[in-house]
Amino acid sequence: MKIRVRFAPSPTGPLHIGGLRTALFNYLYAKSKKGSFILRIEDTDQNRYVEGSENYLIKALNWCGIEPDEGPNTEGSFGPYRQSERKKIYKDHIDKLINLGAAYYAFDSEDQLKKYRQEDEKNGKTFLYGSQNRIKFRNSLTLNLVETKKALEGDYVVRLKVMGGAKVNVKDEIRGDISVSTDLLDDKILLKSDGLPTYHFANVVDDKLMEITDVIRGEEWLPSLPIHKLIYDAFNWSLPRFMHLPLILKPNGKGKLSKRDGLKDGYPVFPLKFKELNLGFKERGFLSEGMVNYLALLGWNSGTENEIFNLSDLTKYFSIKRVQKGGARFDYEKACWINQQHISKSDVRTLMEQKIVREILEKVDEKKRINILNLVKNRLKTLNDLKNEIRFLDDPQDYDKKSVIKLMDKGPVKIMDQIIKLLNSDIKIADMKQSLFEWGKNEKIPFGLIMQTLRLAIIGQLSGPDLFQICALIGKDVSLKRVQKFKTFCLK
RNA sequence: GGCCCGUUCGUCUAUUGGUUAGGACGCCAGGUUUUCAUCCUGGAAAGAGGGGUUCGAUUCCCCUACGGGCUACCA
Repeated sequence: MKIRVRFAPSPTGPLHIGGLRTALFNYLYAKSKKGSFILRIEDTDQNRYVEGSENYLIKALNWCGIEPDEGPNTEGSFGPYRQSERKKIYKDHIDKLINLGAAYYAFDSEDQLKKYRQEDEKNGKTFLYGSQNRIKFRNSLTLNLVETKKALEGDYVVRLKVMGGAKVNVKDEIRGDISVSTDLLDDKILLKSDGLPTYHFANVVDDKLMEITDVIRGEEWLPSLPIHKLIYDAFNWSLPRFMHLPLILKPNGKGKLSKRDGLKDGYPVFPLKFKELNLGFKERGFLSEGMVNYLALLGWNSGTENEIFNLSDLTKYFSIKRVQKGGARFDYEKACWINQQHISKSDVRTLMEQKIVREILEKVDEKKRINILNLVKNRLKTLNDLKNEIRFLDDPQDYDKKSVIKLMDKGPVKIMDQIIKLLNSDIKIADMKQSLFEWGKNEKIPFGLIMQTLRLAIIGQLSGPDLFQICALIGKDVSLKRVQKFKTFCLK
């Protein structure tokens, strides 16, 4: 049977990396088994709907190279792929369940339920609307036919009728068998009073109708797996396989990573910027391969010692057996390192296509762009670092004080005079290193000192890319000018 | 509180009864005739605790602790 998986986000804002990681694992699982990856929009909660989310979602997946085989924007024979467009389907299935006696109408108002809940809480109990106490409430099991018919004219919900006194056994492919008593299970609401289904119901119906073979989702769904199993059973449907992914945790502190954490600590938590929320990996200078690679490593490993993979490598190596059980803490430092590896491996021409790179190099002489990128690309953790790395193109505005003080007693002027002499001769920059090295040997001046002097003169600080390549890029004239300027600075 | 899931270096992880417990990020120290946020070499750094089972437990079982999730007419 052909593997079919789905990624089913809600359009409630930008996709955060936890969700994206779920999408990625679904995709990798499907593609590693030559299956289909389906995108389904779970927009059954109109209160939480955020304009632009769906568009964002598709753009984000696209940036990552995760292309749905079926979805709202991609033809497929199992549509519609937006739950809001499937109302009729849910209604039909609800009716079926009611006729089967597996579900019933309930008429208790939200406020009433809230009161019961609060009361129980006060007494240290857990409120449950289930097999033990459903006869205490207003529903089609307690009301007679006439009363029910009348009540149906107002607001109502449909609840699952959970049989008490039994055990539900479910299986998670990552965690193994789990068993729960039905006495602890809620008669979950399947259909809300607005006529739309809840997640639990829509999810099961759609997964069945869309012939989903494997459900891969976040661990937060594990507690409701028994409810889902009961719904499948009520329809007498066979179950797909289930795999619950460990959560992505905050870098420090407690709990799962949330949108707020990024805001607070200043690291990205979304693939792309969303409206005024500037917390996108892309905008922070990540290559999509870098982000995807890091995300894949959160809760999964290849079984080899390699950690650098692109999407197609990941597809090749992916195995659900190597998915971790425990939550993984988000580590921005490591994400940056992975990104650096990808940048460093990238062809400069590919790098040049990145918007950030184009913008930073906008004012740079076109002929020099490739050389500059080649010189600094393996130093970039993010593409935005390029801004700092190309500062050598401008004359230094000041000189690093500590370094200058250290240098002063060591006779920098004599060194600069020699450099100036060389720059005024017709020696090639490529040969200067050797020449200076030999001169230093004769004069008993350590080569390190020569280089420090030159570096301070050229870029004003002690760290940066290869000096002679910098000189070659800015040219002999500019180099000369900078050394002379530093010399007068030292003489003052 | 109840239910469920989890627990190997600071972090991500390898190991599926016998290993000097391996790798990666980060950190520290060296090296690459200069710099470096590159590269190379080296170093510090871990099986939550207690009981079992076993000739032998990080690995299997139980308890405790800790962490996390769920407990909505949200997903």
